[in-house]
Amino acid sequence: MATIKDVAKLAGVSIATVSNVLNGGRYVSPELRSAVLQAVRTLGYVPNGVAQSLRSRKTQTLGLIVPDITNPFFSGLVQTLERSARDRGYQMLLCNSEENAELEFDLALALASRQVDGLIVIPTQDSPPYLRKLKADGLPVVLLDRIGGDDDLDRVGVDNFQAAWVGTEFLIRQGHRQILFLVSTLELSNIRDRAEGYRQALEAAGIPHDPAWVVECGVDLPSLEAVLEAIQQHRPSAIFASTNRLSLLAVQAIRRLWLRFPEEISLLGFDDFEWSTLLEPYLSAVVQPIEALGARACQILLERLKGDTRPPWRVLLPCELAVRQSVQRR
Amino acid sequence: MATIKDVAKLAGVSIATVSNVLNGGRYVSPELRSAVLQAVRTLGYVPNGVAQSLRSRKTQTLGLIVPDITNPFFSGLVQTLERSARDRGYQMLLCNSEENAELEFDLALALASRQVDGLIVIPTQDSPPYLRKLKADGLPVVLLDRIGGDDDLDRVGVDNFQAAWVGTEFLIRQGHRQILFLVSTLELSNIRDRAEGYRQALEAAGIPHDPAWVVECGVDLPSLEAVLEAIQQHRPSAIFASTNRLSLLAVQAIRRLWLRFPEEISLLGFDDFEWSTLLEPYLSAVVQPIEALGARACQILLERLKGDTRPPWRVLLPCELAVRQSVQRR
DNA sequence: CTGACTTATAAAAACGTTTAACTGCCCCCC
DNA sequence: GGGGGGCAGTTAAACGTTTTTATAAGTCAG
Repeated sequence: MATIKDVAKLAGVSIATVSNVLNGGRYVSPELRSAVLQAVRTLGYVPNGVAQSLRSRKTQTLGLIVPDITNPFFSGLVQTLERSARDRGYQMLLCNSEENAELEFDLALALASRQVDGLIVIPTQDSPPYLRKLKADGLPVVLLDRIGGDDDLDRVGVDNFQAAWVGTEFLIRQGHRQILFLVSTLELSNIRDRAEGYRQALEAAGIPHDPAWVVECGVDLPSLEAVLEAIQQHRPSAIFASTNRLSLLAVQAIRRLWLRFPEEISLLGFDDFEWSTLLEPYLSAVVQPIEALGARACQILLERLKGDTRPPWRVLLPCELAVRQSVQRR
Repeated sequence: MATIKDVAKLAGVSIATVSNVLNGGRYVSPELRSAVLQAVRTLGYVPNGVAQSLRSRKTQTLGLIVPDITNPFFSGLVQTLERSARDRGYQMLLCNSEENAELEFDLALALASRQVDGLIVIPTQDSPPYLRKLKADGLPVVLLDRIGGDDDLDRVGVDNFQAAWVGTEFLIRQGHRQILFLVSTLELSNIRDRAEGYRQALEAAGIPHDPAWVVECGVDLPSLEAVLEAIQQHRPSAIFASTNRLSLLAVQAIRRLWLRFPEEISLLGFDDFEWSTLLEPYLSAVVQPIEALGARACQILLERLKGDTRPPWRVLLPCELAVRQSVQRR
């Protein structure tokens, strides 16, 4: 590969001049300029990004850590993040933490040592402490989606309380009073917020709340058994699945128990994704603004890169309710 | 951030010694070794990957270009690719070409200028010519999934002819003779191979083939209209959707036309993905070995990085048939 | 016509590593 | 006792840029 030296030699100028022509640094006479451009063309020169990064101390690269790229919610986020980054001249180093906190930690360190300019993390646990250290060392970090905790990191997520409230309130308005609430794990504060939204919506409607109606199914391989049991025990008239994969679980349980759907049991899901249209009746759901989440996270990070030192953000975007056919009036 | 110089100064040695301790280059006496290690710890030193890359001419980074990260087939591939790469000490620079050939080209150049060690591309078109040039310039490239063409690039994909043959043959054995074949676009050679597998399977069974039964729906936003029309015109007893998103389309069309499913019309899909279980009856499909595809592509690329100069690979993995409930015997 | 200022370009330093070349030093053997 | 040969370490070069500093030529005023 041709280097800047080759270009300089061919054009009969110094490397500084080549650099100035290419980066528009200082004035270069038209003759030399065109000589340089000509040499660049004939050699097919393209600057070595690694050398540029070393010298300029900027890699134009963002690190992105996601717990499960296979989940359409996350892959949607990745898509908008990648696009936003690309539009501003950044590339994405993508890592999959596989819902594994230790791996996530290792990945973050690896990314830092690769000198990424910034980090966007959808963490496995609430506000992992190592991230604070990275930020203290000068690496801008923004937390996405799972934004529990309150250190000085920037956070972009959804108003989970509101989301669950809206959904629950909708179910109540449709006449449901026995509402099962499916969660992955209450260890995640955003999930706790959802549970709390559910609880308070019930309370506000004067419906007694029993903690046993909040069913923890697990995050990696959610357990169908738990759902089956809960349905059989509590005989709910509706299920509110607080995660897209839990909707799947709920559907499986409903089928396994031969319940007529949605006549006997209603289902309200989370997230809007292409494949949910396979379900009949079409799934009603609380939908998160994926594009806005990604765009906002990227924007905040890039502003930090430009030196923004305002106090940490805690952006809470509202969710909307998509009413389709899976919730039946009672 | 601490640099190797700081470590050297604190430990009272030269930077070469620090490097030797850290990389196990040459013998270093136990005293100095532990002094260095101590200094590394107290400073929290972590080597600057960019400088390492510049010096060693290796970035330990792979470029990955995918047409649509949101598609579960591709995101599955990304997952296994990322994991395989990580296991061997590589990171992934992920790019989304959005099914846009021009963008794909730009992205590839950007990745090359960032000095990725190798490139894995799921191209938008058959064997884009610029990739040959990149390879000629010394950048190992492997084509994944869409492996049409026959230049000297490595290729890993599925035996599309066999896949479609197997599926069609299955439908025929179930008594179907009017089989609609849905494709995204015949511009992609892997899709043409599928169409050809379909055609020859029909032929082998002595069923006359009419090209009009192969319906092109488009790749980005596949057209429901085309499917509706084809169904109404040809009245097939089965639909074979040669792509996961086309299964979705087929389902929508079937519902729109109020056909009883699977009694009146059977459906055979492509790819196995979590969300297909939302469909009732559960979708039968020809399934691609996603993990094997990703692992093999990564393996071949890494061997090239190690200097493997054997002739180009053209790996064709077989597909399997997953029989579920969406195909009814006739 | 000389000395101070511009100006266009070149030379050199710097970014943080790895690694090849060098330097004393001690040991051993003829 | 002196020269060859590891040995353990240091010095310095190199990777390919950007950017600061230096240099030579030209311009202009006094």
